Amino acid sequence: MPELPEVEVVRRGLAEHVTGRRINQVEVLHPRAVRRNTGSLPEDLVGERIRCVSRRGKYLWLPLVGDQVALVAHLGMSGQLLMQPASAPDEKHLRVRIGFADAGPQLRFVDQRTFGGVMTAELVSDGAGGHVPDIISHISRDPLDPSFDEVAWVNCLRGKNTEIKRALLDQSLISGIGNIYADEALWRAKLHGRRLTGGLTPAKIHELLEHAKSVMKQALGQGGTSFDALYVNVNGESGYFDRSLNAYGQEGEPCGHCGRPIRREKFMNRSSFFCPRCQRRG
DNA sequence: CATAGATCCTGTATGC
DNA sequence: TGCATACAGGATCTAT
Repeated sequence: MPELPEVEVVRRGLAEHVTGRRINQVEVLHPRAVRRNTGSLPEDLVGERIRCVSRRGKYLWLPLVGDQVALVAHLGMSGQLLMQPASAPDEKHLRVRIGFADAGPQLRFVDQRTFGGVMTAELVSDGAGGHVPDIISHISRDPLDPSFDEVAWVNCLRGKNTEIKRALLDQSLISGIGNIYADEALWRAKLHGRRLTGGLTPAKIHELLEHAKSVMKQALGQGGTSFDALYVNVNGESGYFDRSLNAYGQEGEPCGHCGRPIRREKFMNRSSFFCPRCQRRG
């Protein structure tokens, strides 16, 4: 459920609370929460200071001062990164605890479904003067990244023969978009998610991209989307963009364009919500 | 290579 | 009341 706007809310909170602090404790409480890690998480992190907090798509990473290494995190479906006083009781699904030498609030990775995880990784060049963890170099830039190449993305989709929603969800083509914002962007663009990319005009694909950007920016301005207590910022607070959703989760509700009931269909082992009148399969 | 589908996980909601 | 089933879905792995 955390997509680009929700992850960016977390990034901003982390940047405020952990930048410059020195790690002195790393406790892994669930082995599955540490993924693709070549070394030992505590060994890599204890004694190091956090330089800043970066994000690409739904991935977060915290580069360490004076080292080409970063702590990488992905929230998956139900992951949370919380700032908590050391005295706070352990959360039921606490997976990783990171303590600091200043004895201030701990950084806690809490994850009910363990689809998310943390890991350390080497930083490599991102080809534009920046750095990115090597393990996420296959993740494309997200549409709010100034270096995202819009023309290349439009051309890439025109050359493919797959469904447009599938392409929106493919993080190696464009990152940060998940099921919620894919449905919202498609609704705004009046496109059915099963339309084939090759059959769309460059102008229409570009219009869809603009809708994806605007809906995610709008959600970011409202602190993200939340349906339950699972998605929260670093202080445990929920966003309220769910009140502004037009398609996702709106089965049976009137379409904001034409009033026809929003329909729900199975797609890629999940649900798609769309207006049967405004978004035709063609 | 490109694309499609299965799989991981656990709490909540629903049906019989 | 209790049990079984469906559902939520991001990323990765496997199959075609």
